[in-house]
Amino acid sequence: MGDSVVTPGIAEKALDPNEALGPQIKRILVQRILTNVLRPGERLSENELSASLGVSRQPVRDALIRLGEAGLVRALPQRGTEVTRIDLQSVDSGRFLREAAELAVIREAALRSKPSAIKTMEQIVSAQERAVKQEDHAAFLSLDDELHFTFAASIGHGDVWRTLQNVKLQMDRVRYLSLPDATPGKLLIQQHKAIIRALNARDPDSAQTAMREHLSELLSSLPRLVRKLPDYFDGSASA
Amino acid sequence: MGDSVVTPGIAEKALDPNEALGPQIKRILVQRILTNVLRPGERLSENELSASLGVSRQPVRDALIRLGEAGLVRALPQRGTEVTRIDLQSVDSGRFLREAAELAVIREAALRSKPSAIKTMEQIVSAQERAVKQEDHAAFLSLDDELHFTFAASIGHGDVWRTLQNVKLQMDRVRYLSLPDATPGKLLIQQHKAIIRALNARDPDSAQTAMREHLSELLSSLPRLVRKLPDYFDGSASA
DNA sequence: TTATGGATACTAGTATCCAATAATTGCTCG
DNA sequence: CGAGCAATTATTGGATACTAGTATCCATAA
Repeated sequence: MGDSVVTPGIAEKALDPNEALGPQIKRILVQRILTNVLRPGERLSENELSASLGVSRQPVRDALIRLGEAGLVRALPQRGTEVTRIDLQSVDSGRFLREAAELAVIREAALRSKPSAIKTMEQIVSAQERAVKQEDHAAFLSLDDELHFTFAASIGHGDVWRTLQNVKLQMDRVRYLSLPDATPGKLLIQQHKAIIRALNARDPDSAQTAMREHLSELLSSLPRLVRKLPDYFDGSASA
Repeated sequence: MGDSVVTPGIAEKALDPNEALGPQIKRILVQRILTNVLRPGERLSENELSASLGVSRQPVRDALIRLGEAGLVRALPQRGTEVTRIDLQSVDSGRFLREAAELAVIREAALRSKPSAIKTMEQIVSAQERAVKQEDHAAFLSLDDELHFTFAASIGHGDVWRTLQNVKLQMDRVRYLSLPDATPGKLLIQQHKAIIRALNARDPDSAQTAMREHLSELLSSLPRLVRKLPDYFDGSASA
């Protein structure tokens, strides 16, 4: 059963003693959860983690608290801390919220983003084309984040994208699972180009239309995944 | 001088040893920050807090980590933990995000919320009228939350409102500060009624218009506050 | 006025405890 | 052979005491 769904590729850097350990460990665990090295339902032990990371329990607890606030993990008293299953309800609400936010952002951006910001966007998309050619999934996804952040930043609301991060984490879990049969990068790039074209044309309506179409792609493979990996999900129509 | 801007009114319940202490302490500190018992820039000491609450440092650190994730507090290495000043930039981005979300919610609600949900909304507004008569600010604000949650819940996206909580915390800080010269409750209630009227009429456009007008009221006193209490804010045009 | 040095206070992290409880294991008894 | 019970183990939540490193404040001296 070779369903190791993931292309890790992300190096695990050693811990930097000059930076607080808690946030560093959080990032490591976020990576492991997103890439399904740690799978939904799996149980984590504070002692095990602290031993394997070579730190005490304290910073591990710090990290687990943060993960709990982000909804990636849940503490079960006297039993352990388990990786949450992907809650379909909150994925859907996340999609709703993100769509509302991004549509509002892109409308504003069409009205008043500066040409220099649009230039940046075009460069990011070019970089994405290179990433697709080299089949570098990780780089592609990270550029995708950067592009959407730039949309928000171009109207002075980078903070909006930042506060959507926790919401996006849940969507990203789905996204990493779908990497094998994801929407082809070429199509996503075309959609990005369509959005930027609308910005250049200062046409808010078609910018929104293009964005809406783009976002509808993001979770397109979700139903297939739920059928293939029911144990990873929660709140599905399992009845 | 006598700028204790607050009507506390919120009893501080004793700690319940059957529930994890960290989240409880977080709630207590959130209340103190929102009500300006703890003021922006003020420094918290883990030792002091643990002594005054009668617990060890561990659950206090737990609470401070959570507050840090919510952006209400910032750890200064080797110095202390300070209550963040209210960042005008993130308040504005919060407003933007919330407006985008609530406009999308209310449009959907006009299209497909169930009559029973609308009934609930009407009851909440009635309760608000009673709260205004009794000048019970705390109850009014809490009913306000409940109403907006019900808007989202009526289209099955209660989670949206839940994920907006952290954003709303920053806006709430402003809100509590403005209690003295806030928008009169009667006006807010009229706006609520206008929104619900539009839902009953299944008219998404006027629902959105009414909501937009309502939300624009929320931060109306912000500029005045920034002038009166510049120390509480960050990123203002102080130059 | 400026610099220096010391006292102080603070978080970050480590290392051990203890308490309560869920899960598991193994034993006993029918 | 199976059911029920008791002991064991592993877990988080919490408490306590300690070290390290650093920022801050203040008095004193040049």
